[in-house]
Amino acid sequence: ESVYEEMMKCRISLNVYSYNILIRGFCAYDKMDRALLFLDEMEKNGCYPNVITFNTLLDAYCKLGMIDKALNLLQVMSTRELKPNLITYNTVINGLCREGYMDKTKDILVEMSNRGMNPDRVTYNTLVNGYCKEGNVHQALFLHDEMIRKGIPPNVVTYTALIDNMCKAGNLTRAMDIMGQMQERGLEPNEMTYTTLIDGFSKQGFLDNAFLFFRQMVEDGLQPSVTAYNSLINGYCLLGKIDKASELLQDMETAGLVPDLITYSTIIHGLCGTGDLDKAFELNERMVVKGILPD
RNA sequence: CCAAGAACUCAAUGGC
Repeated sequence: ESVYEEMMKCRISLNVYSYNILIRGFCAYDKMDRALLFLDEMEKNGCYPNVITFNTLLDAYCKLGMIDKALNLLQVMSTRELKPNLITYNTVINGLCREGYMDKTKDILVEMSNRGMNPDRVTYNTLVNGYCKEGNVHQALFLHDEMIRKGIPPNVVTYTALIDNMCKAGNLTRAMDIMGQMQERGLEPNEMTYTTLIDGFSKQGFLDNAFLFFRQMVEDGLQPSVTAYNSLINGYCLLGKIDKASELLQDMETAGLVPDLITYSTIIHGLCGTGDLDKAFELNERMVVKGILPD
């Protein structure tokens, strides 16, 4: 913001790119009001918002769960003769999926088709994930098949969404099945795929398997992320093996990762579960010292 | 003056 003021003072005029970046910044901090202010500002300065500007705002509304605002904005776009593109529609579809309005996505798909736009891989992945979250595995798998039929082969994102769904449904065998299908198609699990599996097996108490995935990930040359560690830590905590969890906390720091709020609260919660309240407070202290505030 | 680069969408983790 201060840089912006500075630039205004120096009469440096911003272009659409810089405005878009600014707007995105405010959106990321849930400052929609500020973001919209810049939308006005840019127009006053004779800089016209483009599709990307609107896509950014649309996505922000969707992520905040304000799908109605997003749909309104979509209307505004057409009154301004700004043509929505595929990303616009993908963004809105994802917003609808997040809110569980799967039936509404069909309207958007029709509108897309009326405008001569075909769903791409992101559209499909968004829908596959949406149906998975709704518990409609059937439709998710149907779309997966349709992707292949239409020559838009599923990618690792598609499969990770499906694997996650199987894991969360408690069907680990099925999850591994999907993983096998993926590899048959020449796709290799990435960091997120492994994390999904680690989380799935951890939650069912199969820590040995979870740890194997963890090792496999490293063998594949992938660096386990904070999320991967967190998933495994959670698994050990669920079994009351807080010592194991604490070891992993050390490991991640050794690996140069910065444990986050989730890491600490998972272990603190675990310590509370085993009645080690003083250790829990102690860890909370350590966390605060590291500059992470409890929420 | 020319060229290059820079902005938007999909999958994973704890508690409440």
